[in-house]
Amino acid sequence: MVSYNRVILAGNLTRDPELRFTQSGVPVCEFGLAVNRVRSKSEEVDFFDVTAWRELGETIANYKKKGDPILVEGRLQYRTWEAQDGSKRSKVDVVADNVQFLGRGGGEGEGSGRPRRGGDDVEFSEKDFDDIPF
Amino acid sequence: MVSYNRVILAGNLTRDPELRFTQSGVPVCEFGLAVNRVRSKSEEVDFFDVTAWRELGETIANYKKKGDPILVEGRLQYRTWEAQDGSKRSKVDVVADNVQFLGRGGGEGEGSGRPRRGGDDVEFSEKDFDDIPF
Amino acid sequence: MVSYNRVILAGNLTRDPELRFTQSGVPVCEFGLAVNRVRSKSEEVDFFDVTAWRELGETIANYKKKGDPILVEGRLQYRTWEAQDGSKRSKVDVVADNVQFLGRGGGEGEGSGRPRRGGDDVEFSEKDFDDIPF
Amino acid sequence: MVSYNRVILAGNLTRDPELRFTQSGVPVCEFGLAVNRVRSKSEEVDFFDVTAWRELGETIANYKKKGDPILVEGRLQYRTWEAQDGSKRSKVDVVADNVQFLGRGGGEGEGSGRPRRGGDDVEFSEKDFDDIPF
DNA sequence: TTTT
DNA sequence: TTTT
Repeated sequence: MVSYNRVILAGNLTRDPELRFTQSGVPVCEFGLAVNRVRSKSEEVDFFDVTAWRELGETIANYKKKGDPILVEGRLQYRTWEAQDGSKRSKVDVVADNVQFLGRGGGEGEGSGRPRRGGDDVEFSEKDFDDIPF
Repeated sequence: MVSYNRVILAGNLTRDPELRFTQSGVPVCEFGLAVNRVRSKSEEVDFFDVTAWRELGETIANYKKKGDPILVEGRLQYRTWEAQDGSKRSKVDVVADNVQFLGRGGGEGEGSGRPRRGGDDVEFSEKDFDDIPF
Repeated sequence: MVSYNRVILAGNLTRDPELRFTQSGVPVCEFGLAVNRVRSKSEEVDFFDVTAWRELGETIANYKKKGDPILVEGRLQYRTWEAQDGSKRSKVDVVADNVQFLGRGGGEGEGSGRPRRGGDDVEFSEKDFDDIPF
Repeated sequence: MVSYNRVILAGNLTRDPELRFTQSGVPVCEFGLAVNRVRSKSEEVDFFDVTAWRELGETIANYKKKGDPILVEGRLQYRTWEAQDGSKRSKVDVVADNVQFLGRGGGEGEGSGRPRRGGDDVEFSEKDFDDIPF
């Protein structure tokens, strides 16, 4: 059977990314993403929860904060749990497997003290690619 | 600011599509989509709700039914409402703006008497393209 | 058989869009797109030719110019022709079916005097996110 | 500046995948992909060249052959070279970074020994995946 | 609520 | 032929 699951979102962090670790020490980063509806005169926004694992999660936690624009590629995830009142609940969120930092145009509100990425986004060792001719 | 919102899913309908109409007569089709997680030995599945409007919705309602495979392109939508107990609830679903019917190989369950394939790739006059050299 | 063909590119126009018309008067807009390779220390760039039809093509021709950033969604197209020396040649380009104008941060180079798309796109104020409740 | 480059294609291999190695021993797999144009009454097909590196390339080379359906996710790549007559040439192809094997279609000319599927598309035997490590 |  |  054909199965495919791909999401691409660009928007802004609604809160500072939160970095936690699983019991076995795997980093998990969670953040909210606000995506404005283009082609909509109304001021509508869609809000999503995003999870990023491992190095990707750490990078986001280290460099991004509330308000920052980001492009997220990943898959949609359906999750279920039992609410405190015993009722079943479910939720659809996004698991990122790729991210691109989008620069902030002006950046006046950008609190410094943290490494600032000047609009481009490079972090990630090129060494593995040394002998690849393109 | 960059905003982007794109989802591509392929899976199977979890129920027959339901076609309704808004007060002003606009067709709205809703169905469930099950997408199996590839790369997962475990039997995991993600479930999504999909909405398709107008002709697209009508086509789906006319040609697809529970179990049928389908590829859906669209956008993620965030919705909020108030539950009966007064609590706030929210939900993420998919609004389709393009669909591709995936065939069923054997097709034993495929009720015949209905047009098979070809229904989905018609809407759109080739005539405008007559003088386009490619 | 499953067929699917989707491209999403964001980059900058390498030249002013060129608007032409078919014999039957259908607008066709063509432009070049430069997409910088992220994750590449080297100054590498991919160049593509993009075609947009009808209103979409007209909108691009009216509002965009060399250097402007743009996001293009569409499909890959393979074309063949015979070169002047009789040899066969082929080419892969992009047919846009959706476009999003990306704002220029500062906008100093933004020649004003042209309509700047007010509603359906681009730059929005980060301030709207200040009071997002999560 | 925003840069983004994503392609998703589903179609059939036009030739057996060819596996080679760089000087430093990195596997590179190349194959052709034919993607039928949906929504086109005419029998049109787009042809693309695809490259897959490392384990991904090896897996494709080991499991796929001419005629097999495949879904390819990756990026578009622009390449230039000098033709034998000294003229500049360029080409756009696809670098895969993710692949999903789709089931085998009719396959009349297909050497059996492998599970054959009854219909004209889609469903593929899960069994083929039993020893594929993802 | 769940599909192959 | 090439953009930031």
